[in-house]
Order: sequence, then C-alpha cells, then structure tokens
Amino acid sequence: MSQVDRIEINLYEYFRNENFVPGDSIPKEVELAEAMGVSRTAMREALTRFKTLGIIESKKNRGMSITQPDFFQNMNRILNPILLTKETMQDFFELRLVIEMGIVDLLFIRKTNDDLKKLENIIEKEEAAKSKSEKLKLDIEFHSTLYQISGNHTIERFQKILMPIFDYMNHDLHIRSQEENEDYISHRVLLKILENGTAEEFRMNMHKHLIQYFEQIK
Amino acid sequence: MSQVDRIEINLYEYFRNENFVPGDSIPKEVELAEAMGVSRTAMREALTRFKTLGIIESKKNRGMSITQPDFFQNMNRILNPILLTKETMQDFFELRLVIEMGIVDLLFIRKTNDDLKKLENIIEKEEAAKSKSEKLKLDIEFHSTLYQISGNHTIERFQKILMPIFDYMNHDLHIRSQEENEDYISHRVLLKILENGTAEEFRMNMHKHLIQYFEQIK
DNA sequence: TATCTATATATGTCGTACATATGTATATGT
DNA sequence: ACATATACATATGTACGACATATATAGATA
Repeated sequence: MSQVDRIEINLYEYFRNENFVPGDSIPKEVELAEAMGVSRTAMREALTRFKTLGIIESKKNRGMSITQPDFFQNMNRILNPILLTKETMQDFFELRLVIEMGIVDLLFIRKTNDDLKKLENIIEKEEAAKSKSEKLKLDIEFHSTLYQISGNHTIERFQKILMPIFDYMNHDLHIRSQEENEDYISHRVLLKILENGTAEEFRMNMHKHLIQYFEQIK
Repeated sequence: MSQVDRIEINLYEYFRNENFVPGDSIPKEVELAEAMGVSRTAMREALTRFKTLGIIESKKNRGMSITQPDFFQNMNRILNPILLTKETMQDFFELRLVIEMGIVDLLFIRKTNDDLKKLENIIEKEEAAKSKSEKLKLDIEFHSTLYQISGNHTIERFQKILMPIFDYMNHDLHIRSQEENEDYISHRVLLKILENGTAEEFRMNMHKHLIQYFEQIK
C-alpha cells in the first residue's frame, strides 16, 4: 500500500465524517496536504483519483468541491471489448437481454400515446425500408425507443453504453438473422401488445423476438 | 480543456492505435512525457486517471502495463446515496427490479439440482425463523442465491453493489411489508415453479412477490 | 550450479518555482 | 450613486530537479 493509497482512504473517511454533499467546498490542496503531513504532490495524486470518479471537481482560484458522480462518466472507457475477457463480454451480452426482458413492467406503467405513435412511425419506416443497413438502424431505433419509454434515464444510458458490446458479441457469435426465425415476432406484433395486451404477453413475445440471442446462452 | 485533458485523449488514442491488450507493457513515464513534449508531472496526472479506472497499472522498476478494467472497481464509491440525486436513486431502485424480473430466463437455463437444494435449505430456515431480522437475512440470501444461479458473475456482483441503494430506498419509501400483501407469493411457491414450472409462470409470480416495490413506480 | 552482493532502473515522493484563470478590492469616470 | 477599468490576491495547473524505494539484472564467489 503506497502513501497515496493511504491518503485516498483518509480522504474518503474525512469526506464521510464531514457528511459532505454535492456543492460543498472542501479544503484546498495545500491545507489537506499539511493536515495529513504529506507533500502537495502526493495529495494531488490522491485528489486526481477522486476527480476521475467525478466525486470532486476543482476550479482555479476557487478551490475544490464535492460533485455528484456520474455513473456513466468513464463507462465507455472501461467497457472496451479489447480490454475485457470473453466471460465479461458474455456477461454484458446477457445483461442486455436481462434488461430488455426486465423493463417490460416499466413500459406498461409509463407508455403514453405519443410513445406508441413514435413506435408506429418507426415500424412504418422499417417495413418500407429496402436495405439491410436501414432495417438494422430502425431495429436499433425501435429498441432504443422502448428504453426511452421506460422513463428510467439510467437504464436508457446503460443500454447505449452496452450497445457496442452487444454489437461486438453479435458479430463474434455469428448470430443468425431474425428473419430466419420461424416463430418470428415482429416489432408490429410487439407494438400491438404494448397497445392492448398485457406485460406477460409482451414478455413472452419479446423472448421469441430475441430467441436467436437467447439460444446463445448455455 | 487543460493540458492534462489533452494528454489523456492522446494516450487513449495511442493505446488504441497500438492495439494494446491486457498484459502489454507501455512506455515509461519519462518516455511518454518526452514524446508528447510535456513534463513528467502532467503525464503522471493523466496516467493516474487511467490507473484509477483500472486500465493500466504501474510497478516500481518494472514500468506500466495494460490491465483488464474491473467494471466494479470503484462502483461502491460512486453509488453512495449521499452523493446521488433522488432521481438517480430511484433509477437504480428500478434497475434492481428490472434485473430481478429479467434474470428468469437465465435461471431456467442454468439451474441445477444443487441450486434447488440450496434454495430449499434457505426456505426451511426462513420458515423456522422467529425474528424479523433473521427472516430478512434469509430473504436476502434467497434472492442472492437466485443471482448466483443466473451464472452471470457481472449481474451477481451488480446486485451486491445495488443492495445498499435498494435498502436505502426501501427505508426512504417506507415500503409495506411483504406479509401485508394479500396475494403474497412466498419463496416456496417460487421454488416450486423453478423446479417444475415455466419461466413465464415464474415471472408472473415474482412480479407478485415484489408487488410492493412495483407499486412505487409511477 | 546455487547463492550472495552490487548495480541499474522506473515508479513514488518531495520541495520549489512559476503559470494561469478567476475572484475581489480599489480607483476613476460619468 | 453607479459603471467601468485596473491592480492585486488566490488556488489550481504545470514544470523541474532531487531523492527514496522496490525490484530486476548482472556479476562474483563458493
């Protein structure tokens, strides 16, 4: 354990003991360094860790303050297929499916007429699309809109972050096309259920809609 | 945009262009600083950001190397109820429910007889428990075991991280007790479905099991 | 060949100095 | 009295040189 590690731990305890909340000012670098009997350089290194996580921010002449960490601040940097193991990639691939099945209750609680119209619009464009890439784009747009309808900002952002992982695994696993699925459930069927059906029906059909992905799980 | 911000961006591009993967050595601090025409101090600060995210690690005399970032490395530091807004807390509360509903397919794919025995064991202890705190502990154990059965390490760890948030919201919202739920679905019913039923049945009943939480969503 | 010692090395820490952006105080003009 | 410009203060940002420290490698010895 290096000195900077120890400083970091001391800072966490100090922030917790002072019950600092976002917006609160914290002592300046020089004061903190003196209080802990270390050099300003080492203190700065520990503080950089906090800044990286979004827990504090610093401004010239003004000093430093506590901020609201953003869960997704560095997520795209961490969730990089080149850096992760196959197992972790598979985990996130599955997590995406889990969320897709899990948000159904949120959809049924929070859907609005405008939402349904928007989905209808996407489906019309999809049904008229000629090229494969256009259809893919609209498929993505359909699912992204479901996440918007969930009304959960965190889940919506999470899905966006997981998208490259999902694409990567999609290519890696050579997943067969949806249209090859003889029990194929289209977006239009899903929309009809979302309009007039139940969450249970929607889930059953979403599961079928995603069956080629679920087949990859063993 | 500070100089260190620019260095950070340059480093990300450099790492990507070199196709560095975990285990690869990267040039030493002094070389990197010289290559970018900055001081070692500024370079160290940028590198500290990478270390905080777990993307690189450094060892004395050995230099630095690329590592596999751990998604959860700093998660408990970020997901601190004191630092997050009510909206974000609510989002994570819902995310927990979404995952609880969404892992059902994984459960049915990956359950083993040992898993079912383990659940049976927990339920027996729960049914024999006298105190409220003991029942609560076993309730948590039951759900945690479901996450283990999912066979998805990331989801399992995610649930552990989300637990304090869920508890915090549980207290904050004064959620009524499960036993007050007239359509109460016990763990034993859920286990029986897991043994002999379908994923659809399990979801329907899990939804009822968690209804007092779902009632909080609007 | 195995063990010990000396040396080299790259990160970790320190102290000093200066740069820079920004806030505050003061002086001046209308 | 109010508006504007200037000077000064301030805390973070950056640089440099020095030294500490843990660890790897090379060389010497038994």
